[in-house]
Amino acid sequence: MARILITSALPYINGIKHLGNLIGSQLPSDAYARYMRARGHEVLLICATDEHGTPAELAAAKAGQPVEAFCAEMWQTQKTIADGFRLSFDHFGRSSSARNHALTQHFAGKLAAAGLIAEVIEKQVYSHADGRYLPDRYIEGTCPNCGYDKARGDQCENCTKQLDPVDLINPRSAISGSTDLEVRETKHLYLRQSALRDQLRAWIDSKSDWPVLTTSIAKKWLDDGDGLQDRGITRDLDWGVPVKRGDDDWPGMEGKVFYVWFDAPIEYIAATAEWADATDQDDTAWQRWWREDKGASDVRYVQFMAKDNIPFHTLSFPVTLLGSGEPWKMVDYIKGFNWLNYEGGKFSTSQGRGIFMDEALDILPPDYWRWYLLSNAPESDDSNFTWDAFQASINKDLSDVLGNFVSRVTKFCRSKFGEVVPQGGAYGAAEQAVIDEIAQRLARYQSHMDAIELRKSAAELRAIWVAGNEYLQRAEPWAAYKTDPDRAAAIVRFALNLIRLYGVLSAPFIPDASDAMLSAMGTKDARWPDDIAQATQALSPGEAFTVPDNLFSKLDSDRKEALEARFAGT
RNA sequence: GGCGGAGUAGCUCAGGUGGUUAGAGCAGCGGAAUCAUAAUCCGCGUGUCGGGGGUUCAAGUCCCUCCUCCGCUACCA
Repeated sequence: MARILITSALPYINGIKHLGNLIGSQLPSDAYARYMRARGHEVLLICATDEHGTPAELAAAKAGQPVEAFCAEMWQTQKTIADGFRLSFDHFGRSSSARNHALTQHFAGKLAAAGLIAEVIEKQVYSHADGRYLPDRYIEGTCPNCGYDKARGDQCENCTKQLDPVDLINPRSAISGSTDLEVRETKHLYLRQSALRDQLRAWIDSKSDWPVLTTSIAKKWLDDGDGLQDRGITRDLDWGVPVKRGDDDWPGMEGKVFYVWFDAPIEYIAATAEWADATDQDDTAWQRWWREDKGASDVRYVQFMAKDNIPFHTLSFPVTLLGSGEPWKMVDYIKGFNWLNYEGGKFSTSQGRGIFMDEALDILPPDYWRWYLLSNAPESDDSNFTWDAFQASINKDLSDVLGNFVSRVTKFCRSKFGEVVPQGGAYGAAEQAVIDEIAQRLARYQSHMDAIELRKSAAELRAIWVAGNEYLQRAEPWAAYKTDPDRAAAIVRFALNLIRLYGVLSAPFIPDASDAMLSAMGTKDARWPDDIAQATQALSPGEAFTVPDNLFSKLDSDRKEALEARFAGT
């Protein structure tokens, strides 16, 4: 048994996430965690909301709420939705927690003591009307290069030239439109990432099993231009972790907070501490997952994230951990995802384009979304959500192949033998052939899941379902029943056992349907099979089962078209 | 501009270190079966492997070049 620590990238707090965010980290992390738990490993799956930063404050202002209340409410909303998708987080924390405040300040203190933090006085744009400093992207003006009048302070979208806010002609606040801006000097802390460049490179070079997507992004940042740049880790904001070194105040940094990207990954650790608190355990419970000097040296740590998060997880966060000088557990494997597009374009909150997580659950139960998204996960490239593909996938794979298999077997049995596992007859060559095939496919399913290859895993799982229908078609219990009822009994008994087996194997992808299959078969035996022949005898003759309601209903074309129109956006 | 990813059957995608007639699912066509959610099963695939050039006995697979799409580019997170 291994110990596996899994973290999902933290969903940002400013609103309800769309399906692209879901498949980018949370959902795959759950499928992987469910699989590893089923294989008997000790798993800890951690996620949390990422609550700090300017967009959170703006979202709260827009909602007319104090930022603290807004975040508390949105955390609850996201938590409820995560539960709705059956995301099996051991803890869903908050980056604004007391644990994260303390831990973030602890890291800052250690980094300062190690000489890895520099105080820098820099110029920032302050907006009087908004009462806040403006990040570069929140300043708009006319591009000095091409004359585009909606250029942002960091870059002109029209000519793609990199800009500095002070370059803009007629700069204004993107929030209020105010031109009452002032350049002020303000002091900030910089994390001296450059000092750890060689150490980081050695660490990344040691990760020979990482996908190129991950290592190439990391190396690019290490080597591009002048190499890895130091990074500001504080901001002039109200909402965040106050700047302190450990428990001590930081003279000159009063009223400032740590930058969201400094404290957010630390929340992976803090959320584990929150988990220990919530489950009445002491500090040793979380430290054994995170401190190599306190039991974490045998932990395998896997992170899930979309590709835009990779630099922070391969560089900034490792600098925080390495620079502390303390033996923190570092990530062993990063699973990165590309983007999910919607009908050929981007999901857009502002244009109401695409499907958000709460809306999805109003339309169909979680298994439908889980299956489609996981079996079409954007692993090798950006992928595309289309209603046509969604409809085809869930109707064919879930209703016709799996759902109908369960239906035909249980209903046939009920009509011929009653709602008990029939006795009589014996398994023969036909059954052995299915056992052999499933054993082979299961080995492939497992190796794909071990490698976190979700699309390939889903394809193999589906093939295991198909094997059941192929078997029935060959064995023809309806014909056998007329001439040799014992033979028909053995076939049905075997098929009922396949339903139980499917319940076990399908759980990482479609947990609700898996529960329904197991419960219909009247069993709680969800042990992962290490011997398929044995697994097809788990249900004994004479045991009662029930005919479940259809596992999945179909999405008909009228409804599909209505949904298509509803989410097309403006 | 720089860096990275992608371009393979109508659609979605597989195709370690180059090697039998390029594969799967969906869709389509034909058939079988009738237990089942008209659900299943069997059979049927010549597609310039983005274009061009090169290396090689042999390239989707290596090299060069061009085209198209996408992402990142460090103060959005």
